Amino acid sequence: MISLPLPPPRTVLELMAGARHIAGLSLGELAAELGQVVPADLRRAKGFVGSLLERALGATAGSRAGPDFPELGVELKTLPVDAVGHCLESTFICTAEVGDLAGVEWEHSRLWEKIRCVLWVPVEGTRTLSVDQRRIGAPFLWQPDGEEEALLRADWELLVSMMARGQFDSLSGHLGQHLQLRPKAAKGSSRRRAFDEDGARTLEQPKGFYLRARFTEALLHRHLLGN
DNA sequence: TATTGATCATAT
DNA sequence: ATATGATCAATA
Repeated sequence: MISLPLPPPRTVLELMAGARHIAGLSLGELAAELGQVVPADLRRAKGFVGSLLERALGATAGSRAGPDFPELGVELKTLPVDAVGHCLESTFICTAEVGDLAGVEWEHSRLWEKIRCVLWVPVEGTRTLSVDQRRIGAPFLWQPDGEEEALLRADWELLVSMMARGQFDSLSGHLGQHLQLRPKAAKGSSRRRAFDEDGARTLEQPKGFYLRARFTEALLHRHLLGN
C-alpha cells in the first residue's frame, strides 16, 4: 500500500501513476485515508470531490490562480459520470472577463491556458448514490488536437466578441456548440464592470466558460475506445 | 428530462 | 472581492 496523500508529482507520468493508483477506490475509502469526512450530499460541498482528488494526488496550487500542477502545466478535472458512461454535468473551466476584452487572443486566453493539458478523472456522480460510495474511475490525459482546438476556438471567439460588443442581452447558455458561457457567481445579484453596446460603463453578471457535457462525454468515449 | 441559470464553501 | 472546486435546482 502507498500512503496518501501522494507527494507532489515530479512528472506527468508520476501524476498519471498516482491517478491510476486511486482509481477503483470509493470516495469514502479515499477520504478515510486522508482523514477527511465525507458529506452526506454535495449541496453545501459542491467542490468536495475535486478538492479531495487534488489533495490525494499532491496538488499544491490550492485555490491560487493557474493550473493545479504548475510545474507540469497540468489541470486536474473530475468528471461526474453515471453507470452507463454519460457525463452528468458540464465542466467549469474558468471565469470569463466581461469588460476590457480588447486585444485578447485565443492563444493567450485563460481558457486555452487551462485546457491545453487536462487530466480527467471520471467519478460516479449519480445523485441516488451516496457520496461515500461513489467510485473513482480510470484517469486519462487530454491535450486538444487541432480539430478540437479549432472547435473550441470558434465558440470562444463568438462568445468573447459578443461580450466585447456589449451584446450581453443576446448572450445565454444556449450559445456555443461545445463551449458555453453561463453565470458564475455566489449570488444572482453579483455584478462586474462591463461596457454596453454604446461603449458606456455598465454592470453585468459574472460569467464562466463551461465545456458542454456532450463534449466531455465524447472525450471520455474516445479514450475508452483507445486513443 | 436535458439544459440553463443560480448557487455553495473555502482560500487568498 | 475574486479565484478555486463544481453541483444544484428551476425551467423549457
